[in-house]
Amino acid sequence: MNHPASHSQSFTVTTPLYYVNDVPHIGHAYTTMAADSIARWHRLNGRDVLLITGTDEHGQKIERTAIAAGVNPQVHCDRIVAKFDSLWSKLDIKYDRFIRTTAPAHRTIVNEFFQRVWDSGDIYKGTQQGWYCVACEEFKEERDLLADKHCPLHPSKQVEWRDESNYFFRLSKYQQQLEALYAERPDFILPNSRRNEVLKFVAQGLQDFSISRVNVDWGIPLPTDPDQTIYVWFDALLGYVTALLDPDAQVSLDNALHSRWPIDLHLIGKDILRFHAVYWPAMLMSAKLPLPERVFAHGYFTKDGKKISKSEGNAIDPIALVDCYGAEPLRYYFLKEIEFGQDGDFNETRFIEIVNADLANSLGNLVNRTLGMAKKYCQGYIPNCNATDIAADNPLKILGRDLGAQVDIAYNNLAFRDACEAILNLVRSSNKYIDDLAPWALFKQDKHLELAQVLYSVLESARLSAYLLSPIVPKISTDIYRQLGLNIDFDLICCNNSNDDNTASVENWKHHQQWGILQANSQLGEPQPIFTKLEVKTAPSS
RNA sequence: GGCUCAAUAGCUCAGUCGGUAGAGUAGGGGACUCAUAAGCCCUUGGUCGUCAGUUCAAGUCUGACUUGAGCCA
Repeated sequence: MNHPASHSQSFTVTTPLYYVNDVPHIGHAYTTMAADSIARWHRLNGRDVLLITGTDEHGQKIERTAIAAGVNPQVHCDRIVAKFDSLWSKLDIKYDRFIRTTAPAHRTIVNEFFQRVWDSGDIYKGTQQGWYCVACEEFKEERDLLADKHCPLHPSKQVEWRDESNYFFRLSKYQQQLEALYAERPDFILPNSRRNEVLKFVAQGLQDFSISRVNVDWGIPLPTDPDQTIYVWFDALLGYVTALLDPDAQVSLDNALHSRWPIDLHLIGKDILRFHAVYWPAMLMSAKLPLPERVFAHGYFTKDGKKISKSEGNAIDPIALVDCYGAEPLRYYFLKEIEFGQDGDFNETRFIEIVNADLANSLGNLVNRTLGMAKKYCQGYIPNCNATDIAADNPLKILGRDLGAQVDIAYNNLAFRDACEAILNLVRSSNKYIDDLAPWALFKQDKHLELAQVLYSVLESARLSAYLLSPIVPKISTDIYRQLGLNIDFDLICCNNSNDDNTASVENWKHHQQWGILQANSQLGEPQPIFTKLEVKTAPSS
């Protein structure tokens, strides 16, 4: 209804282009897992999906980090990029495009875009004086600084005095248009609390911002003044456009924008909201381009209730976590247990409790016990009945009938928690249904017809649950499908779907959202635990 | 200092249009046996952050305050 993206046939979603100053942290992993899951859901629905991620590689901070490490900036970037890419692979992220802002094509796109903004008369030369934090890549107000001119966000770093002749973007010109945008499209910035922040910020009055830097060699030279380089944010946001270029297409802004622009969803962390919700739409207005559909900013994490900070040494290392526990439990915990859009906490004990309770005990055991009964009582085949044989008042049939639509709404709202809860409700009801109907007793009483219907209802509910959870735990879902005798690999569905010849087969999976598609008398696989319980592997911090 | 959001069971959270609180998980007990000691049933936990106000009636509406998170380029 108010989610146009869910009704069109293509869907383009981005993660931020991560700044390669340092190795990936948990926030990077979180955004990317969410983006991957939402992309997978749209692919299941037969849409032509493009998941864009990548890295932002320019700027003085990176230049200095590289120098400190004694390497060329490009070498430094290559090293960090390899770590990101390796993490995405470990987390089972199926991205379609990985854009690096040092890619040659990107420079062309930035130049063309700059020219458009220039032609609109929105770039002028001015002077900027003030305290500059290299770590933030921003000017700071003196009143905001800590003692001894340290940056409030980077207490270990001193700010530097700058007196520069820079080029500015006329952001102030777009204040009214931006306010009109927020008013006309209340969904443009989500969640609402973030939207309010932006509204207040803009209402204060917008100042033009500098889009170039002098004395920064690691960047894209300004087309109109090669002594300066383009400010990293102006550069980085355009990475979303460059990423749209087909690999074999001629590099031009028109070609990049030709088929998929505008982006349906920018997923970001709340730290970079202003750039995406204010600067970016204004830049696009200036270039006379359509605006993205939606910007969604999620929250941050605490560890065991405490703020994560380097000085505390309590950072969550996503690489260590995924090496220790694997991708599926992490994907599940972060998307199911943390309210998307709000801040959340990571606590290892709780993580293990939740994942064991839901994936092993509720879902895993449901599949295992039902397949065990099918093997014993039905010789390892799906019972000889189908959905139309099941009474209309069967509780699982009733729940299953609406679940697909319910979960679709949740995914479209990025309400991963709601999606999981709705699915778990079917799982729990299935466990209860088994206990209520006691198939083992029906078997002893030779009530084979009733037994068949009970087992069919439960098998089908397990199948539907696996399908609907597949954007979050694709390997577990694939395993459940395999044990149900269905040869569908959810990782494969979510790859290469942009091939035209594959679109038809993708479309075929959509009917799996309905309850009642298991075929009578087809052979089931061998029952095996789909999820082995986790044990605490590191001592919980006290 | 200005502003935004939040505060409900040990933990994570629901709670619609005001009608004296719910789920999951954790803890305790029970019956059962198909199953990964799992699932199912019962159960212990709450002055709904504090104080006022409006109302026949406030977790819900209003004001102030406290605490936490965040925004103020």
